[in-house]
Amino acid sequence: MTTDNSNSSSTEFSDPIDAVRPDDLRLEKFLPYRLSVLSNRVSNAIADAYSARFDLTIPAWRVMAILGRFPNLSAADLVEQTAMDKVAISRAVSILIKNDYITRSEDLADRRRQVLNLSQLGRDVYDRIVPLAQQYENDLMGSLSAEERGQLDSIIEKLMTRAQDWANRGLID
Amino acid sequence: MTTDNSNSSSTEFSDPIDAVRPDDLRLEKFLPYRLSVLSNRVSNAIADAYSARFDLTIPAWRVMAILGRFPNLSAADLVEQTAMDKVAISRAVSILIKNDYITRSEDLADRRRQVLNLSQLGRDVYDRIVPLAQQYENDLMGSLSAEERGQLDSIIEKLMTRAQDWANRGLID
DNA sequence: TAGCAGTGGTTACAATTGAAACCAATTTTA
DNA sequence: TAAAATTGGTTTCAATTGTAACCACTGCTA
Repeated sequence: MTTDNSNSSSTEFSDPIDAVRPDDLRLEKFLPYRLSVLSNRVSNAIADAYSARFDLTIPAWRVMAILGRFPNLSAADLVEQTAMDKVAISRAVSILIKNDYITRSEDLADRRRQVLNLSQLGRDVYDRIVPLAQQYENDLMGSLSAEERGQLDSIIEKLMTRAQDWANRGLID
Repeated sequence: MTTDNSNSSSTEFSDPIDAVRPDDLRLEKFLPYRLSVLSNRVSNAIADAYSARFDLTIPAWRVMAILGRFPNLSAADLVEQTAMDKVAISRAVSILIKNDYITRSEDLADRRRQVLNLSQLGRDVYDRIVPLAQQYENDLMGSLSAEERGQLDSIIEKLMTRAQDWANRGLID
C-alpha cells in the first residue's frame, strides 16, 4: 500500500480552474453512491430469499455463516471476523439461541466468555442455505467474464484497504 | 468515526473446517458480503465528514446533490433519480427546508406538486461539499490504476443490471 | 359532472439500529 | 493484594428506517 497522497492538505495548490468553480457532482457516477445502491439491491434480494424460507435476519445469517466455518468462537471473535457491531452480534446470537440454531457454552477458563457453535438444527439449516447463497453469487458473477471476476476481486481488495485507512487514520481533511 | 475493530490480537482461530467440508461458504470471499462491508465503510466515513461540517444526513445530502445538478424537481422526480424511498425523500426535504437549504414552491399547473430548488444558502453549502466529496472519491479511486477504474465502472454496471433483474423478475429459486 | 382510479406527498406506527451506560469477570499496577 | 483499568457481553434509550394508511388533488370515464 503506497502512502503518497494520503493527506492532501491545504498546503498544496490545486489547479486554479478546478478551485474556482467546483464541477457539479454527477451522483450517478459517484462511486460511494453506486456502491451503496448496488450493495443494497443485492443484500435485500438475498435477505428476502432466506428470510422467506428460514427465519433469519442478515446479521443472524452472517453469524451462522461464520460459525459454520469457524467453530467455537466467542461473540468477540465474531465481531472481529465480521466487522459487525458488538450489539448487533449480541442480538443476533440471542435470536439464534432462541431458535435453537446455535448453542452457547461457558468457557471455564474465562467465565466472561461464551463459546458459540451451530447446533445440529443450525448445521442443517446452514447446509441448506449455503447452496442458495452460492446460487445467488453464481448468478451475480455469471454476469461477469472470468477475467472481470479476477479484476473485481483485486479492485475490491484495494478499495477496502483504502477505506479502512480512512477509519484508522481519521478522515481526510 | 465509525468503529472498525482493528484488533490485531494474536487470538488464533481454530482451523477453518474447509478441508473437511469443501462446500462451506467462505464469507470473506462472498461478493454480497464484501460489497456490504465496503459500502458501509465508505459511506460512513464520508457521512461522518460532512455531518461534522454541515448538518446533513446521507439522504439529505443526496437530495442536494441532485438538486444542484437538476433544478426544479419535484419529490417524485427525486425518487426517480435517486432510487430512494418516497418517505426518505419527504423527510430529507422537510429537514432541508427547515435548514433553509432548499426552497419549495407550488406548481400552479398541478397543485399537488411542489417544485424544489437549492436556496442561496443551499447552493453555498453545495459548492463547498462537492469538492469534499470529490476529494474522497479521488482518494478512493487513487488506489486504482486508470485501467482498473474503467474496469470497475463497467463491472458495477453489469452487476447493477443483474441485481435489478432479480428485483423485477422475482427471486431465483 | 359525479364517481372513481391514480398520483404527489405526508403522517403514524412498528421494527431496526447505534451510542452509551451498565454488570460481571479478569488482568494490571502499585 | 486492593484498587484501577480492561474485557466480554447485555440492556436501555433515542434516532433512523420501512410499511401502510392516509389526505389532497387530478384526470379519466360514463
